[in-house]
Amino acid sequence: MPELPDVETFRRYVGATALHQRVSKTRVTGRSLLKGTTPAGLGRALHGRTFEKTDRHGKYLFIALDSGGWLVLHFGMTGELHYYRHDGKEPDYTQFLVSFGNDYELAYSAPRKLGRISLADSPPAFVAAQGLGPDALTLDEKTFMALLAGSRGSLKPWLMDQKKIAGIGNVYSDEILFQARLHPGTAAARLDRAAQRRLFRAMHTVLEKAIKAGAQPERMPRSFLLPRREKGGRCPKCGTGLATTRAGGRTAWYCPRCQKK
DNA sequence: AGGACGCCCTGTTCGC
DNA sequence: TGCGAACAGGGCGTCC
Repeated sequence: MPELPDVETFRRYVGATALHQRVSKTRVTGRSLLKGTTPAGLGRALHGRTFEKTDRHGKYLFIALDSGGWLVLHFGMTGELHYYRHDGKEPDYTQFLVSFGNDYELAYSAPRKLGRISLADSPPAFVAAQGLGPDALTLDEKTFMALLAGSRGSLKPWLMDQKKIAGIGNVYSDEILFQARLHPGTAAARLDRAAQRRLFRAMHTVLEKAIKAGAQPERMPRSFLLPRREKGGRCPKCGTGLATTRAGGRTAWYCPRCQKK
């Protein structure tokens, strides 16, 4: 479920491991993940280059090349990155492999090939071309309020719409709504000032705490719904059995007692 | 505009 | 026990 906190964790991981090393080889297995490029095109763009810095917008990770171009990674549902010393083995389901001259490799693995690998001129250019909304963590409260007031649908699909706000998916929208004590089906335009504020604050604290936990459920605060989002799960605040509902073809988990419509 | 639905994709879990 | 259906869900396209 790579959403904003997971992708931010990957971004920091790449920054801490894979920068400033010359790319000696690339290999693409999951060809269907490439958008707007080919295995050969990707190879030409990366070969002999180094990764200089990283950036992130919503669920997209950007890696700057010393040529001026950018590599763009999206992790779909199951994507992961692994940096390791080459020893003949590689992670299961490796779809894209970057080998460096120092014998280390960066592998993009994904059992379900639902992610995306692209090249871009710059993060802003890519964001504009994709029509992504502002990143959930850089969005200010005033803009958030304005976006919210102008919407007619319910809260959960609104939070998950990448064209409105980028970075929040099914899992974290549940967490944000839980912390804000709002039912996923609440009409966005119906929120009073206090509830709008609560939602904005919850969005921030949830994403920040999740990043702090390295996006690992077992390291999240005790008050989080996330690790209990499964059959038999109970509300961390009142112990009530969690309920589910459908929104946008996804399962929403919530506490029927703490999150009334 | 918003939302339901199908599709992609495949490992895991569920139900008969 | 075994096998197929359902599910997991990010993003996109289609339709109402």
